[in-house]
Amino acid sequence: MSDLPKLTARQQQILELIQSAIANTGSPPTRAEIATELGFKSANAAEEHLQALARKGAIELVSGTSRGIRLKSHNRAQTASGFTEQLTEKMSQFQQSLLLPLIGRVAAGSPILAQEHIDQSYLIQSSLFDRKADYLLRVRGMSMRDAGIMDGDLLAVQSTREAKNGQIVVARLGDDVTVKRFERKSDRIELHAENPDFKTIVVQNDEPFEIEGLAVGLIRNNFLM
Amino acid sequence: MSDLPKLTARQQQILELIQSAIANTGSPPTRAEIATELGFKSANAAEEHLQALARKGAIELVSGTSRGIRLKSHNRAQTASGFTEQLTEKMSQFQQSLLLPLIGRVAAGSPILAQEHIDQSYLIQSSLFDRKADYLLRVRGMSMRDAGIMDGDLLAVQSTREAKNGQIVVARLGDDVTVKRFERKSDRIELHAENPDFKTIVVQNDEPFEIEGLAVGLIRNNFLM
DNA sequence: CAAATAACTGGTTAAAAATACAGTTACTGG
DNA sequence: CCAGTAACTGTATTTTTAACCAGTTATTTG
Repeated sequence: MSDLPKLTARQQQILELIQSAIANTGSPPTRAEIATELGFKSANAAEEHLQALARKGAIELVSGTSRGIRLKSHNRAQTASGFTEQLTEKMSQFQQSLLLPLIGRVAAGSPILAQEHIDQSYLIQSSLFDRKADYLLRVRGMSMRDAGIMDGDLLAVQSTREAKNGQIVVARLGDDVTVKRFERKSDRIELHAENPDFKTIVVQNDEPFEIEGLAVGLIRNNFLM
Repeated sequence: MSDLPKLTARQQQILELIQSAIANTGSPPTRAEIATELGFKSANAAEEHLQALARKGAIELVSGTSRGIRLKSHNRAQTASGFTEQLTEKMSQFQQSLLLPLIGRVAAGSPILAQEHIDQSYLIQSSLFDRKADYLLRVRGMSMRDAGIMDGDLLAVQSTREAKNGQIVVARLGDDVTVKRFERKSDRIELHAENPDFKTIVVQNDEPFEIEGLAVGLIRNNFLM
């Protein structure tokens, strides 16, 4: 069928990231965006992957222009963002299921639900959780281990700015997004980890802080390694 | 249908130029590109047109990012056939959803999947878990706490009689059904709790024992009490 | 008629982005 | 064992781009 050289797993991943960026944001990503998304510390790693993909004929690079990545036709996916909303609407007519976007890594400074973070969506029956969930967030780290929230779990989150003491929240501290147990004291907010190895985060009233949402459910799908 | 302010002829032209740039190059244009295309001597003319289009709701501008122009859905070139294809794809995602019965209490001596145990069923997208799940089992007790499996959680289980060492299984010991980590030794089977307060269950080869299934996922929906 | 508004020119500046170069590490095939 | 390749880190430089400000001209509108 095709005489294209095979892509390595990593290159395939980069290619898929480009496709998903185009599908979600309408533009190809920059080198820096690719690096952030995949956790590279240098944008040059992304550059080299792009060069490799171009050499292998999977993409075309337009030199000297920002976001100058073009997918070769065989890799092009049909795009339409905003599709999720439309589909969710149609589906709910028919079954009370929601397409919940899965948020992987949250880039510094950007809203959680920014399109660029959304890798994929899962169809979830809304009654599965007690409260309506708005998105799934992949949990990083073990700071909530003793609450049964493990690294890699998908936390179902309801978007809200408010929480009651004792609830598990998704909070934003400056540029960092974290999952912790919430407690408001008179002069400060405490974010408790559920793991003695982690310290409670104390947020003074003048520090940048915002509640992004409330944990309403949890899904673990990485049981088998 | 739409309460959007009318666009001027020039603004309409800019909008069409953006659409055509996306169709032709795969990315929205820069201000400078718009200016060149339309013969403006200053990119600022383009900037102002974009601002106007954004004010009127025709596009969305992503500040601080190159080519950060997003067409609002009503302006997005979306062919009927393209939409249909995607809808079909998502529908098949929907069809790939399973109705998983939720098993509450397992009566002594009866098979797990006996109708009488089934309280309700949940529609779950099959790709949510790595392996196909056959039912959900409500976990009782904290014996698997350190594996992040808490009292009340719904364990997604694949029916099978076989397991490898280290996997988490649903096992039946005589009349009891339990969730534990499985380990087969030469002369016996050990069922390890993941909680130092619980003892490992040792099953000699002559004792009644059967693997009912393998844990493939977990759902927690009792976050808020 | 005065005041917006649309449609520009021209210039500036800071941030975003591409891209080159010098290394490091791990793996792979001859 | 060596060379080559993949997959990075880190740094640096230049170009591209967004975005702002100060004007000008023509058209529209209250």
